[in-house]
Amino acid sequence: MSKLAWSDWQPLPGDWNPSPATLAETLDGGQSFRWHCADSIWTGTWSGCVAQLRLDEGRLWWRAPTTLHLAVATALPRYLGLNRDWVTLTDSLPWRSDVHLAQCIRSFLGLRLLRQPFGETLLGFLCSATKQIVQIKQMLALLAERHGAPLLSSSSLATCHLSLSSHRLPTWAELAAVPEKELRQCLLGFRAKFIHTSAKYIARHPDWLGETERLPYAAAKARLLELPGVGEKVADCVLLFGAGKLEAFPVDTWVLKSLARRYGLTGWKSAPVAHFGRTHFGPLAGLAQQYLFAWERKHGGR
DNA sequence: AGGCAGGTGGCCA
DNA sequence: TGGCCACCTGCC
Repeated sequence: MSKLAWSDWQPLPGDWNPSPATLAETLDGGQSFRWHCADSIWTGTWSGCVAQLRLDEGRLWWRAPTTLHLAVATALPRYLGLNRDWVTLTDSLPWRSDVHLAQCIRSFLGLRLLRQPFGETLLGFLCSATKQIVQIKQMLALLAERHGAPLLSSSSLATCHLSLSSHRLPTWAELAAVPEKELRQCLLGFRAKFIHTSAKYIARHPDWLGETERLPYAAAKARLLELPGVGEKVADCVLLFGAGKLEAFPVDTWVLKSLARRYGLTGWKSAPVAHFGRTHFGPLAGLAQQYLFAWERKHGGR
């Protein structure tokens, strides 16, 4: 057991400089359900990685358990989307002709889209139907705790003071071996059947997830829609947050409210709203969606 | 205390 | 196609 449980804090490469609120919105605003904050330090888990982020001295710092440091150093930039030019991407949204979008962007300057592991993103959003973020986080924490592999040896675990997120999420292969009843006991409710059936399906088709992730947007979405429990909204979330497809435009209740109130689409259903979004916001509609979503969540009832 | 929650699928006209 | 409703169950 090493004496130093965590590596030293290191500056995050790149020029991402979010406000505390924008950092929180990015990590814990509904894209990912595997980050939590304590004493101004964010701890997050994905694949076999654990990382901490801290905003200090006007910049972002990261560290990882020493045993995982190398893996996290490689994976973190991709996970946080540091390899994409978000300033240029955001600038190419139609904010010049859309005052509401401009306002959303201004108040969440630095908002990012994560690039999470595809399979984990699918699992997260299969849990998300009619659930709030806190509850989704609970479901995933239980799934990880009971059915996922430990991330660290028990000794490093103790010195890292990781009470939560001590296990990674189960892989789809692992999920296929879990009886539906045990899934239900992870607070999944009716979502357990969807996850169970999807897991069996994925287990029957080797590299189905990998192939789907590599497909262009439309083809990938068509394949995701074959899974039980995956509809338009979930498929778009998985492709936006887990495959980097910025044309995906998930329409949930927040986006529905946003477009109803700010764009006059009162009474519109999800499908026409999605069509409106794609044509109005263009090929980066998913990025625009994230700004609208963040704004609507914050300013909810007004 | 009980309705509601970041959807989906199935059934009906 | 379009509208409705059951589905689980813990939280606010």
